[in-house]
Amino acid sequence: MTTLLWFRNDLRLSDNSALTAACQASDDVIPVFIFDESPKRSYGAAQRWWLYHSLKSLDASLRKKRVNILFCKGKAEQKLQEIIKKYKVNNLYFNRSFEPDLNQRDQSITKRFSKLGVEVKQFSDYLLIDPDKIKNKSGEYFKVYTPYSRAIFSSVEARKPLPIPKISQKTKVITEEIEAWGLLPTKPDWSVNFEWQPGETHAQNTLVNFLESDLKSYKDDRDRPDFSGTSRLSPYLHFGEISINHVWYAVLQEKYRNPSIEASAEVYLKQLVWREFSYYLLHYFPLLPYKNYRSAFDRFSWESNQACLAAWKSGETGFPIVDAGMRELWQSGYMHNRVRMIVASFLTKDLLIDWREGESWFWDTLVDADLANNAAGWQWVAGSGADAAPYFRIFNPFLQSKKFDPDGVYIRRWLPELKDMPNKYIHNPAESPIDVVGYPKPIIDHGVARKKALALYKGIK
DNA sequence: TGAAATGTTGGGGCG
DNA sequence: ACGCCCCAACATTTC
Repeated sequence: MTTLLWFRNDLRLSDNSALTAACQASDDVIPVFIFDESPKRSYGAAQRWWLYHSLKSLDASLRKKRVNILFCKGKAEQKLQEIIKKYKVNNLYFNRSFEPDLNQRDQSITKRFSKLGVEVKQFSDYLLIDPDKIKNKSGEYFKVYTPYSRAIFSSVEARKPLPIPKISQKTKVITEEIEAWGLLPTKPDWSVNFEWQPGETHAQNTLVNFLESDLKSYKDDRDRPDFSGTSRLSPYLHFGEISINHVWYAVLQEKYRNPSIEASAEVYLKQLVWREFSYYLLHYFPLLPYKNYRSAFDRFSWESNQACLAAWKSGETGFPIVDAGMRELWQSGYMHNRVRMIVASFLTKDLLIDWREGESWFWDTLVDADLANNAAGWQWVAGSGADAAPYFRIFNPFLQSKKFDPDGVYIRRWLPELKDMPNKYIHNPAESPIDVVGYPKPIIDHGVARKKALALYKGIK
């Protein structure tokens, strides 16, 4: 009895439903990972970097258990067909994807191989609760976050994470080398300053560190990019190096153990529910990454200013908080959440550039780029999303900067050319009497841009 | 998970 | 003592 365990965005051994079931069903488990670039939304560049290291880590953990993972590159349907035939596979087990295109593909795969006599089993542990299980009182799906989150909080039942199962493999598998997949950047190697450590072990360490130190002040510190107040679990959750159930369960345990952190724990769990809500919306509106959720926004005519878009991408807008964020993104593959909102507001409401431009840049540069979260986040800021920020909520980059990076610590970390700028001018060096060398003047006047945006947004109401 | 514009209040300076 | 004005400080409304 040979069982194929198809790894996807669940690159972990613990608390993995499909893996656990596969190991119970069979004493000959072949783990497989298929690098498939054919779906419409394939991996962004930063994700590929992460994927490489994550697969290396998974491979090493399995080897310690005398199990070889089968790596192959190609179209999933075709590769599975080859593998099933070659290794005389009886069962195919995997965890569901909630990306609509992948889910559709998976359903057709299930049908196809079931017909051929393979037992195909799908499991669900990428979300707390499957989107089709949560509806409001009138049987519709929720379109507003707060009532949705109440429904989640009252129905989620986190369970103790499943242990790493005993896994055994009899079949000798011959794998491809993932070095040949070209996952890592070469010239230029923009990943040189990445400080991330992909892999299941680091995912768990990150969680434990967060629970021990930053969770208690999360409520107050999470919006401060100059602090290390966030969990930094997003890429691990995206690739499934840790399960959402594991994180939820661990935070609850910590809350029971130490009731004084309750308020912060609730605020953090609500953030996890935003992730859940993003997938929920994507489930009911599969075009979320491509199409305005609120169709009134289809009438909005975005500006296509290539010079401004380029300045935004490279962090040369002359607005320090925006530029610091964009350079953090480029240099580290990540950006603090508060700053994501600021740079997104700046792109869509100051520069009047289509949110899809921002979405696509984030997709390519974020190690935690995630179809649902990225799309929902951008539409939220742009105002086109479900339960989105209203069009008139326009961030003032200088005020946001003063409020959330009061001493300019975050700005100076990413903009070394401003390291000697006094605090008084760090948020807006253009006001400084000192001539700044190597830092651009603001590419637009925020006050003017704001008025223009308000007028335009009003027009589509 | 805003910010700006506008309105209101109340203390203090001053004639 | 009183009215008047100024203007923070805070509150409300508007975009």
